[in-house]
Amino acid sequence: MNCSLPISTSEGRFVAHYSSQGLVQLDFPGDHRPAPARESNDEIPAQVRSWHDLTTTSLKTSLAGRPPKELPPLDLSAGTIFQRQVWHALLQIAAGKTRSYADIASRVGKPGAARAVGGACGANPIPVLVPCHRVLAANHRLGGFSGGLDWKRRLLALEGVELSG
DNA sequence: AGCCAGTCTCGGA
DNA sequence: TCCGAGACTGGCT
Repeated sequence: MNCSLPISTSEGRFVAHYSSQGLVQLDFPGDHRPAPARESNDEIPAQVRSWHDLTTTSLKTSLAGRPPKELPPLDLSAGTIFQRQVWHALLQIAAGKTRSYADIASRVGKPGAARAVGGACGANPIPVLVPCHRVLAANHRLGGFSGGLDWKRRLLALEGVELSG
């Protein structure tokens, strides 16, 4: 089962993808990634619609710089064990706070694997809700961002994070 | 085997 | 104090 539904926000139109397990992927506006073939559009399962409500609310709340109160179930089964550990660790970062890649690495029990954490962040299918943008390099520099550094800056600004001091 | 969204160290402004 | 190059890192494809 595969459903893709749009979300219009102040930052543009995101696209959410769902499996039978929950939210699988969230696309940035302008990103036309390989959208999974969608089901017959006129028949969206009630469960997916309720998930989508949560996703929409969470996304808009996040974009307003506030912590979402309830996330939809996330289907992270596509990732490796390590990646899922990293993503879970990202979810623990409070809004408006930041961690370094090394912090996350030790949080998942692998200090020194900072570089691998970067890789896992890049593979994160659900940006914004899984706050990969809150991870900075050790010297509080920006580091990278697969969705574009511009997005990372903007997302951090929305949360009131000050960069490099 | 080769890629990185990192981090540390050291040398030169 | 502030970069830039180089060496080393760990997990992914």
